[in-house]
Amino acid sequence: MRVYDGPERNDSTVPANPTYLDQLNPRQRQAVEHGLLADGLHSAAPLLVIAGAGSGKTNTLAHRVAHLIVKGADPRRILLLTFSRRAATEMARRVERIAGQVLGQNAGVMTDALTWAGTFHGIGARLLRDYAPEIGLDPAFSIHDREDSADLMNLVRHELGFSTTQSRFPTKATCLAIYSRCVNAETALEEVLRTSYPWCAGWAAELRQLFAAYVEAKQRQNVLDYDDLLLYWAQMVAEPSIAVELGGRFDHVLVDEYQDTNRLQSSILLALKPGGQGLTVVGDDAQSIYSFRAATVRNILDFPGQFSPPAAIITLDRNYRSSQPILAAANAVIELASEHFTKNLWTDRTSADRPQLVAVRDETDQARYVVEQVLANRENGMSLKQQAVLFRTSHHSGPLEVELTRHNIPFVKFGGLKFLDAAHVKDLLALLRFVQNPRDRVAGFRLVQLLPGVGPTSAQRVLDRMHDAADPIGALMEAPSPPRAGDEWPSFVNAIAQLRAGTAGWPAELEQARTWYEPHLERMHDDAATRKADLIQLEQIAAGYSSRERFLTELTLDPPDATSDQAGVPLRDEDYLILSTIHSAKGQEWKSVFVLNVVDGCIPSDLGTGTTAEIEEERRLLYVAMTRAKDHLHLIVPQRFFTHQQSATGDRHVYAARTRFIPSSLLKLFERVSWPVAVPDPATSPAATKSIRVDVGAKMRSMWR
DNA sequence: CTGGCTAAACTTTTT
DNA sequence: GTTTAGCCAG
Repeated sequence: MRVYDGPERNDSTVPANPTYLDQLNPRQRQAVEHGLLADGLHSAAPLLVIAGAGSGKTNTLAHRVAHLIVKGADPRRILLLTFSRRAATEMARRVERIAGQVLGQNAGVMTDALTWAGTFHGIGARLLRDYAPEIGLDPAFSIHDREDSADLMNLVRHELGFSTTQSRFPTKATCLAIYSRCVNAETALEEVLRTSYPWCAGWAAELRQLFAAYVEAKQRQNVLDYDDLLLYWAQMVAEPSIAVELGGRFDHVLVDEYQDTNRLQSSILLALKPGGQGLTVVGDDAQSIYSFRAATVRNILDFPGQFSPPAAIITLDRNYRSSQPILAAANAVIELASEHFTKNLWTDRTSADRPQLVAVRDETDQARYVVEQVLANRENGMSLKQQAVLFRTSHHSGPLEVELTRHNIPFVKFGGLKFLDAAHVKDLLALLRFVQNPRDRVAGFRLVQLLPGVGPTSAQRVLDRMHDAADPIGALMEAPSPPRAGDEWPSFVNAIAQLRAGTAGWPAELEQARTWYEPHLERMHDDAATRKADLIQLEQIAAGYSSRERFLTELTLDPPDATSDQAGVPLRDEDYLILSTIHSAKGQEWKSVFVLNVVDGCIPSDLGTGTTAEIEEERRLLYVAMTRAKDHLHLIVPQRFFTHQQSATGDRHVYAARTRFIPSSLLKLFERVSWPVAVPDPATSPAATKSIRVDVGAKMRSMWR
């Protein structure tokens, strides 16, 4: 057991001031009050808070914001940048509660004025619409999500003739990923290809040409992709007069999860607050798990030195979340990292229960084990909501979802496929987006091809006509019907005209759109009934937004993240189990946590085992998963995996090894369990002792695949 | 020119 | 298991 005698103890005495600060430990309090002890509200020097997992990071940041407001800072002049919209909402809620203790009824008014809280992308979109006229941008721009961006990349790729090259050109998704990395990491194409996409190195010249055409296409169509929201913002503040004005709009800029920001984001911050005045960033280098999105730990490590005098650093290393054995195991995992981290967490939450390392036979047993344990926990009074199942990739939860459904256990899954990715939802949204921005070619291309008898060529023709016209909608009205579109063409043009007129109002207009779309849905899909239900659900979501433009923007920047493809979507107040990718579990905690597939090939992922940097990120991923648990942690290790790849021999299985991040030297920190526990007596169940020599069932199944 | 077909390649994490 | 390029009949 670690003996820690640092200053971060409860028994230290602090001068009594506002009572809401009393619940904080001295270092948290220091972080909250940094630079604000005098009346110098507007001159707070830059601050870096290194906040370990479960160290009360969100709480501390919320207290700092509340404290600023209590001390008289104008909430409309506070910029709070978080990693997700969910985190922003949660932060605002906490700030209100804390400020409420001091300000009473007025707190609501003050915290409602905390209007500049959101993600970099969301705030960027707002600022760009504000400043659009001054930077030569049409404020009616639409925002493409990743799928849309990839589709546009694909259109451009075809136009340039790269889809029919001798050897295969990188796919649209790969092209977009390369482009995105160049932009976000502020790195040259050749360098990105060399370090991250070596197999595409031969295509450098073509890719450069493709990206140039992609950028031109976006501008012609008045669309921005995710990266543009940051890139345009960064370019905007590269103009000194705008930087001064924009930086002057905010007295305090606070950034959460700073370890997961990229260079472009740090450029923006630095341009806004070149001297670091009023700048606070919070993060944990040991929890950096977004480098695939060009996030870099260097942002955190280099932050203090970018100012003179350098930014103050406050480290929060007391963990309030996990029991000591869980923390010991997590610490041991991260200590094996090749680069050393700035802290080691400690706690006084003693417990005799070590985290469990559970060996099960295969993924089916893994699912059964989780169900058994979850139900047992619930019997013991732990609600489903206090438990979570985490996994590396979205599809790892497949067998578990089946098992949960079989047992009627409600669950909500975070991460992975989105509701918005369903083809029919995208179709309907394409219609709205096209009405909003008729130059949006991705939306138009998708939409026009919904008509029977209209394929790529006819669609191109229609869109070309619109593109060349000053009034695209007018051109559409007058365009001749594509040869085989028949009766559908006039009704399509009519629907566009009606929606464009906007007489129905929002959200009634969505119902209008659906009325046009439903016959096409029924023609194209056998399972039209279930898909229709999704569209109704979309209408309910739409009712929560004030206009079409707001709906489309917010939906792109903050897609509903829980998938509800299972029957019986749990209601908000019902009890349900959480299933989540480790990435989506960031910042959250549960009493009991199950981590699936703690084997090499899953953690670390097969695909991420290229460079040592990637391996190290996978290690941090396991660390993040483990530190989500408060009282009970189960790492599950299936011994055997079935592969479902196409192969002449049908299903095969491979033996998996425990993750390399838990070598045998660490085993003493875990309780090792095999499941099922009942070892069959060889005398009474002879079948169990004999291994299967031929899996006849698999062979039969494979005959029909 | 569209749309249905086959063969083959690819398969993570997300604002 | 899904996406994509290419082939071919109508």
